[in-house]
Amino acid sequence: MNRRQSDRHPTGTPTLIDVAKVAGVSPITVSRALGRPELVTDATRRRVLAAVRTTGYVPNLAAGSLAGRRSRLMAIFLPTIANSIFADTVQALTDRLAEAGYQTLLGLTGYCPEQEQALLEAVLGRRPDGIVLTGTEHTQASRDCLARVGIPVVEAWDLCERPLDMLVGFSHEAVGRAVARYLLSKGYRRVSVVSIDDPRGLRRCCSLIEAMAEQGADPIAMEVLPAPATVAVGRQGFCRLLERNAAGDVVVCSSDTVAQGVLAEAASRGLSVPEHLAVMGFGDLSSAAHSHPTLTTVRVDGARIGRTIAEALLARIAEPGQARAPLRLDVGFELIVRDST
Amino acid sequence: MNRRQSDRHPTGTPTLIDVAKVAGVSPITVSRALGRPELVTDATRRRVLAAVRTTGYVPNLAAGSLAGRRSRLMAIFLPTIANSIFADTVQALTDRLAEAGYQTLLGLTGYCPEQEQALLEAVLGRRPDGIVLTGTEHTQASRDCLARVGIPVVEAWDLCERPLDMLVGFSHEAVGRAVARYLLSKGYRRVSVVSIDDPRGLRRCCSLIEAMAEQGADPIAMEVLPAPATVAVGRQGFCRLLERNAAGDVVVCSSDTVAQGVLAEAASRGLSVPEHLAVMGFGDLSSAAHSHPTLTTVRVDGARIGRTIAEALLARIAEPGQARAPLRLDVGFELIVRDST
DNA sequence: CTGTTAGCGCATTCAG
DNA sequence: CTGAATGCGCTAACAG
Repeated sequence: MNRRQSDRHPTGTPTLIDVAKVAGVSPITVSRALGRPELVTDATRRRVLAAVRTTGYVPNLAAGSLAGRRSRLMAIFLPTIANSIFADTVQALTDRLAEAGYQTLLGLTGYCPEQEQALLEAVLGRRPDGIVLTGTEHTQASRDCLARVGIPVVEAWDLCERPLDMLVGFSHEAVGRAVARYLLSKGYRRVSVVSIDDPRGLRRCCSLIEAMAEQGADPIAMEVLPAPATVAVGRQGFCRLLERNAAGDVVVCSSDTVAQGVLAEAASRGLSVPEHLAVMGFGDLSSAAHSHPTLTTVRVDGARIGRTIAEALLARIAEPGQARAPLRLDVGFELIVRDST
Repeated sequence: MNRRQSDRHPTGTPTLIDVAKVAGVSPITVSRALGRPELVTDATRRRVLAAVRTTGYVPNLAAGSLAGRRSRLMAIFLPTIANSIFADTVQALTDRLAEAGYQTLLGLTGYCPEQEQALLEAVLGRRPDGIVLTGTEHTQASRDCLARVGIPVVEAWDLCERPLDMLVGFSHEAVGRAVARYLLSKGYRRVSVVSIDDPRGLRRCCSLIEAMAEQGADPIAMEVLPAPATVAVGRQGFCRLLERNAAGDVVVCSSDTVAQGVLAEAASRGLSVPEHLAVMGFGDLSSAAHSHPTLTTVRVDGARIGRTIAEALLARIAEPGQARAPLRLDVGFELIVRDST
């Protein structure tokens, strides 16, 4: 007895077949009316849509993934969502993908390549049509995995020589150097750093330190605290710098959220910014510190990164040509100076 | 010619059958060795695992969803991820779910029930095993949809009389009243509010205003700005209050991030907190303002909410009994007083 | 403990 | 423009 579930449980989740019966057409016509309306008469499409409504049919995307070749699923891996500087990127990205009929599988990697790898192996079972990774630091197993499956991959928020596939970001070394150049031009020579333990943040800092050293500035005191970036991290890092008597003329922070903490602590100690002490941040538009009158910061256009990633992925998926056009986009950054000097 | 893809494309993605051939067992044994190891001999399991390794097999979860009854997918809907007060909740939730073999489908609703509904209809096609919604405000269509599919639903970060299914949150009205009680006890009578346009934030504020009015306090000035909550919102809202000369003795903010903006603006204008002006916030542990020495705030244990949700979902899925045990948990909140008075 | 059989719900061939 | 056949890769049910 080859009885379908829909026969057995008339009250169960309706399938294409149920809709087809109600509409008086074949199942495939229903499929087409829904997925490629241009291949179907207006009249039949309307009948199908009516049947969909009366049955309460919701297409089973797992079946669709299996039969077709697309899952309409996009995986996005972030280090964390806490006070994330990726907020604008993710919002823009998911908005565009949702618009294109894609759903978003979220993975939180905790700044840890091994965790990323574990997540990746799990998520690839879902056969996503593309994947967005934060950063360019991955285990060899992850690289092999991604090379094997051959889906479009975007590495975001960083730049590197040999990307896995596509790359949309900016140079964290360039950020560090730009900050150094700015600080030197302003006459700051005693610089300190508060950073979370995040590879990109640390690279910005190292690059800053290196550039300052080259110009003969004083050695830079650095406080590194565990992720995620919170205001508390900024406060605590700044306190430690003060205890060491090492805060200098300017505190450079790994993110705007951390900078907020430094500003708060400074205010509570009666240190005025930027007169007694300057503070620098880093982040995107919706990030904590923008529009702060006394905080100079490096702004990244996160939303643009998100939109760019979405378009790159969708374009790659649309074209049948498997040739990986090596998109490698440096979106750059912008120094936003906000002090009275 | 019933040739399987794995026959046609020896280089294509390996399937269960490929693994079975290599291991010298039947496909179902591979399936069991991977999914329910306890049903299989140690020896055969090892052979299967070795074969998995050599083939590079990754189970196709779409096929699994279709054949089995579980998708191992959980949908999580948030208003936004920008400066989210849900960060701790999401982190704890996804951590626990990942541990249990679940993957997370992310939906961003933008505080909009209609957008939530559209997302819901799309996501239900993926047949998630459960779904987590933020808040209790949903369209009737969403409610009907969820009632029909019958999967476990958790509404988070709020309380209401008739939840869809399970509920883990706290009363925003109670928060408003607690803040009112505290402010009155401290002798504040001239209160102002800066809030984003978020249903729960507004309910906290309304409840505060009502409670203050009952006690004969002055009318409360309110500035409501569009979501998402940013530091800029706090600055701008506070500026407007000052322009109206309506900031009073204490500014109550819809979130810690907003409070940060108020604090920053106050500092830049030389207003000392809490002497000239007190500021109140709201948020979870990792939120912007905690550990601020001069900010009194309402703390919510977001991580606990996340863990509770995860356990509730997993328990409901584990038990075959479809009876919806109406979990309705008030996790409460905590007033953290940080001022010198 | 292992294998056999029979679909899960849909989309891609091909025909008409 | 519509329909019929077929199988995507896997697991549930039953046998052995």
